[in-house]
Amino acid sequence: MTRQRQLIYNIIRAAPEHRTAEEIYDLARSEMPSLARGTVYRNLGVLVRDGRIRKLEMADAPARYDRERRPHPHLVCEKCGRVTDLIMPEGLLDPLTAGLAVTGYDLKLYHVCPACRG
Amino acid sequence: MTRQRQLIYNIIRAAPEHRTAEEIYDLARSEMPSLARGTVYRNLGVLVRDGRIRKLEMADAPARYDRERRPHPHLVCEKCGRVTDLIMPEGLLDPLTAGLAVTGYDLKLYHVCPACRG
DNA sequence: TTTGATGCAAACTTTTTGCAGCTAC
DNA sequence: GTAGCTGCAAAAAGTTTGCATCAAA
Repeated sequence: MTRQRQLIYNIIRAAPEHRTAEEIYDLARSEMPSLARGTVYRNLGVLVRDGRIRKLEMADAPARYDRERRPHPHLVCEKCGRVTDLIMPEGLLDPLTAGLAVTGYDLKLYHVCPACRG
Repeated sequence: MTRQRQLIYNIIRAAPEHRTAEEIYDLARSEMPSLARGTVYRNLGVLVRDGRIRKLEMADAPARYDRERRPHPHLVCEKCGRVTDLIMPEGLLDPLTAGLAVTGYDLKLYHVCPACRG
């Protein structure tokens, strides 16, 4: 755990936001200006591989990172891209996964957030 | 509807495969070698905007295109990326969407397809 | 002390775009 | 005839990587 990795990890753990690599890079650089963008991407990769954070692939937008490691659905604003966590009701997907050897899921619900509704 | 657009649309409609832009480009070029990659992307964009096909954003991989326009879940192979359509059981997501003004969803189930299981 | 991480910069992949000429309607 | 489309090529956006140096265990 280098200072860089620790810093990036702390930024993600500190808030429920689902930030992009670029946002994390900017935040991290305000604390460690010498930090390289490549280091951010490399460490995000490591943290995801180690299961400490989760990567969220977004439609037509850069990926976002989630401090919550347990699988859960997301609510995504169509306009601004803001993401919030949802709670998965027990057994919700069972009718779909029956008979399939499903290893994971990705469920996004889209809406327009209050801020974007204006 | 130019010949190029028609060709691209036909390729998508002809098979249940969920192809990438590059695959569509290659297939189209075997019939119209002068076709430009930019034209493929532009027309895929138009066809999606017109609601004739659907764009599927994939994790760490190029987008794929789906001839089926009605919303439905997808089963995605973690190894090869192959995508197949699933049928959404009536009201499955209701417990999640209750109270939210949800405009759409994206549901992917991951597995390892028979071919990749070897 | 040595394994792995860093900063930098260049490269890569996927997708978008500006432009001059062409085509479907 | 003209609005919209094409091919081409360059550029954008997001991410990855090679390399020489540096730092953590």
